[in-house]
Amino acid sequence: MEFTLDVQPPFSLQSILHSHGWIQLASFVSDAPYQEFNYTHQLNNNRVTAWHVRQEGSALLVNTDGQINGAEKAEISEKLAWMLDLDRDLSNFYAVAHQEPKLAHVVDKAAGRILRSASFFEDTVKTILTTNTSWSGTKRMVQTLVDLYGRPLPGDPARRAFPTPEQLAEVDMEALRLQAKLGYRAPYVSELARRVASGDLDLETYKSSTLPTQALRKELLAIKGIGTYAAANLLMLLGRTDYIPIDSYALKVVSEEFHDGVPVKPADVEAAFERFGEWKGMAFWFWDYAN
DNA sequence: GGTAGACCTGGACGC
DNA sequence: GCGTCCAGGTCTACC
Repeated sequence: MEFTLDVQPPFSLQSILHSHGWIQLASFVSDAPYQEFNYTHQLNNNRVTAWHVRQEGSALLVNTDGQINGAEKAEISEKLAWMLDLDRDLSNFYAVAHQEPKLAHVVDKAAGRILRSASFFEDTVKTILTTNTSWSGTKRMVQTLVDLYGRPLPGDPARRAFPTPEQLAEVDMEALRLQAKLGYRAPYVSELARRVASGDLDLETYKSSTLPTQALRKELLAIKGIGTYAAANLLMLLGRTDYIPIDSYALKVVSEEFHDGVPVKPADVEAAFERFGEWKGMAFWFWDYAN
């Protein structure tokens, strides 16, 4: 079944898919140069569906496998709007970016929206799996979680949805450690899944939270496995752009960009983008680094 | 509040 | 093929 979603220009699906590495993680499937994508997802009624999304002019064309009913279409539309950051007003950021040559490309490419997964639970697990490992390790761990515990797409069992909190909560922690090879991250993911599945923690409310960023950050830091880098990364995914996710990559690029390759500390990364205020994280994220 | 060490895996490297 | 070293954030214990 095919339907369309209207988008407000400036808009570029390709720029969203290039916004960070999420497009390379299951259950996204897309090939470079990332102009369209497939996503497999378990809906609220537990039906597993696959979506193919591409842009045509100022509209997004969505194709689902098989027929969907009205409620399913509404859920898919709502989730795609979240995933593609469709409701984001970037005019103030563009005004700032227009004045900075290293950010001018953002305006030219209609960039600035950041790709998300359908649920904040999925993004939180994925963020935990980016910590203290290589990117190839992150991709492997996410793919393994999907392959082992995600529900398959009817008619194509090779395609699976990212497991729900309830499905992951049922998995033995040692299986997460040894079969999924999450290593020491296994208890973090297990505890998170159990808390969400039991209702102790409602991560999805963070999407529309009115808490000040600092208070929201405090709540994220209270989750086991989420430290300063991961919290800042999640805040960016929530549209809160005043913290910088400082990891070894950030230290490297800021060292090369602003300090002639001399090693820097987190405070130096903050200082480099301090002048962008509420857009500090966006300026760091979309900066046109020389190398 | 700041710091050291442990955690786990894959990849690079030397033999 | 095997062993060693290193990179990558967070947590905990300790000062």
